Amino acid sequence: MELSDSKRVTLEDVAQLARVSAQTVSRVVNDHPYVSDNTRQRVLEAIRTLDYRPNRAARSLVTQRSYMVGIITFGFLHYGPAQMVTHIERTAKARGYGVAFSTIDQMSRDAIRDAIDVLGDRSIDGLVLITPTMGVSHAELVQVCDRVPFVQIDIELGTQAPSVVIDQWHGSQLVTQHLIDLGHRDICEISGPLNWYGAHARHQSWLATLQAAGTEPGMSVEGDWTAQSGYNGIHNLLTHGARFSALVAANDQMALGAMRALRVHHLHIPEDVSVVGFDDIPEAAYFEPPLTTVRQDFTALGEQSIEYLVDLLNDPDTPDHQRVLYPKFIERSSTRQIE
Amino acid sequence: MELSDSKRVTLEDVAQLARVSAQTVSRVVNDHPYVSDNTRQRVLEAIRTLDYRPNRAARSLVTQRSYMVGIITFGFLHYGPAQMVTHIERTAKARGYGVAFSTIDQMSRDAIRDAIDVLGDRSIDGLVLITPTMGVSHAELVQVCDRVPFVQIDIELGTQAPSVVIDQWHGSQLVTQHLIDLGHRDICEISGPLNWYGAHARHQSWLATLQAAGTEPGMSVEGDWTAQSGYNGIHNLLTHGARFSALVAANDQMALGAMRALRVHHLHIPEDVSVVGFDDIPEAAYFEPPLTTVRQDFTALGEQSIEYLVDLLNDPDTPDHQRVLYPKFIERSSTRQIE
DNA sequence: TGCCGTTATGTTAACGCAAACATAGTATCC
DNA sequence: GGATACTATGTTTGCGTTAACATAACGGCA
Repeated sequence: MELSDSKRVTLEDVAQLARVSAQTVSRVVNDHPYVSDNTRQRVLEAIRTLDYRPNRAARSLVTQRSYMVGIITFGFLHYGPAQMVTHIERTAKARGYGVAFSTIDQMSRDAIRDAIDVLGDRSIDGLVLITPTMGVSHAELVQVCDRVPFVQIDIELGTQAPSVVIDQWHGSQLVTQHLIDLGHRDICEISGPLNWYGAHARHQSWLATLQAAGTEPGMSVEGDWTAQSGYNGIHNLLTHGARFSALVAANDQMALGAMRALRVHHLHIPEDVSVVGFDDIPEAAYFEPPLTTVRQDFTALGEQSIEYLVDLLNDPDTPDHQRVLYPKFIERSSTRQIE
Repeated sequence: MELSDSKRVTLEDVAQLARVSAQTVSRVVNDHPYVSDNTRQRVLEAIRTLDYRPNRAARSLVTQRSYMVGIITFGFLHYGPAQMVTHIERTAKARGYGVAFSTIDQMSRDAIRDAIDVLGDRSIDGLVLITPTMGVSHAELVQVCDRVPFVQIDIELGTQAPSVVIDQWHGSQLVTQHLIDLGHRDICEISGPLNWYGAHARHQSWLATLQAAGTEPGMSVEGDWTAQSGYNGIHNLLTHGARFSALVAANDQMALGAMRALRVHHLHIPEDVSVVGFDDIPEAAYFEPPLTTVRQDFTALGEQSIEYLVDLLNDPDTPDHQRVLYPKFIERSSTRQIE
């Protein structure tokens, strides 16, 4: 059936078989009007017979469009980014776009520039930036991206730039207030890396919420999102003599590590220490004990970012704005009323 | 400095500025010989001045090469695939390739075909397939991929196809034998979805290892890799009257859910039941108790697959073979000698 | 001196496609 | 009945790049 004729099939081949011009085939392929039903059928038939597939390079050379978008991310080993990237791809596909990606190790102009080069430079129509750390201003990004439209995910709340964010201040307030409502007054924190917008916002909100309640903030140590850093964080707190009845961890993995460390120190959860996390990863409900946390809707984050980007591609005059999503408090068994 | 002249910079622009032909600029860009030092410098200077960047579409139209590879995967919400994809991208970048990807929901010819279309069809030079479930034969894949070279990850051990795999049979044997050595005779299993090659291999190896030890296999229930399914699995086992002193879970997440469920049933780990997992996700060391498991080197899997693919692209006559990696037993505190 | 190989550069064509323009037939209106 | 749309098709051109071929200058060598 499909004898490998080793040459690729072009518009011209289809045109010959269907006894029309290449342009007419192009019209059929691109769903243009002004092709008679009869001709259209003949062409479609020929396309099927030859298993013709348009050459993207040729097409984008002439249209200046590739129908590919790029994702630049810090990686997706973490649950959040993985979730986002997955849904970006899914939504992009539904909107007719393919997805390429490039990871960067640190946030700098050069790193972004390199990533764009890897993505094939002008061979992408737009860009989603999952770059949740500080270091490069929006103005710099505009310059680096050089006319390629882009949408950012998870940057600072209130920034005037095309972006989709979760109000992490609000999320952190939810868990902190929950602990206050349970009667806790000695509340420590294991924060995320403070050069991350999200970690910074959660930390500031933790501080502000405590102050608003007239409570002195407990010690805070900085982690790196890993369970291990949560584990180490507790050791640091305890060896520095911190006394606390509740702990705010900036994500679920660090909460896991922290709970492990607390247990090593013969502290029970939630009897001796209440612990809250952040993210609500699927495993959090099965931690020991099941973790009280804040759910972030990474799915919506991914979907909305690419929707926005596609809007931007179709109409470059779409006004800049920031879509804000709100996290949801999830109460489980790792927190308890103080006695 | 960079007045937006709104037109993109082409070879011709650079050529004019450097007072040479476009072809000479091309030669400089592609590092061809036979360009005098003097000219080369002038051209490089002009490239820098204009911030010229080659148009990939035009280039690949004529070279038939895009220097982009595609990844087709079941998603990377799980730790393993995320890890692999990350390292594929990293290694690809180092070898001069960009990466596009597409996720599929189920394993079928059509799904793969669609994914390839999304990736821009012929605009990728090669393909890495992370498609660990059964359903499409290698011959079918060759047909679907239509002359695009590809490497598969994590398929059946012993398949004659370009692939990189982990010997999961061996991994499962390690943990099962460990339990036998600890004196356990009643060993149940929560397997992965049995249409996954890896899950199937682990299951078969669990059976074979027990049989080799002259031990009757306990009950086995099938999970879906999630903690929730591990939790449900234990309920199923217990309500069906299974009695066991040890449990083999086919991944760490299911082990987590299982441990939670066991505790709900007032069974202590490892005093009443020993539990082993599979994968060694970073959190496993912080489970309660820290999980005995088997480490899979997803990093190496990702790296080697793309290395292999690039070899294949550079020399299509690279012989087909299967690279096999071996997992490593990691003993922690979730297993114990039977009394 | 004349021939040849090496080095350095320019010219032409082609990659596969779609935009723009050109042509021709057919229906529609007053 | 002729002007005016609309429909259906074909022809030409150019997107930006590199391969292939052409040219020219230069040095070495017999």
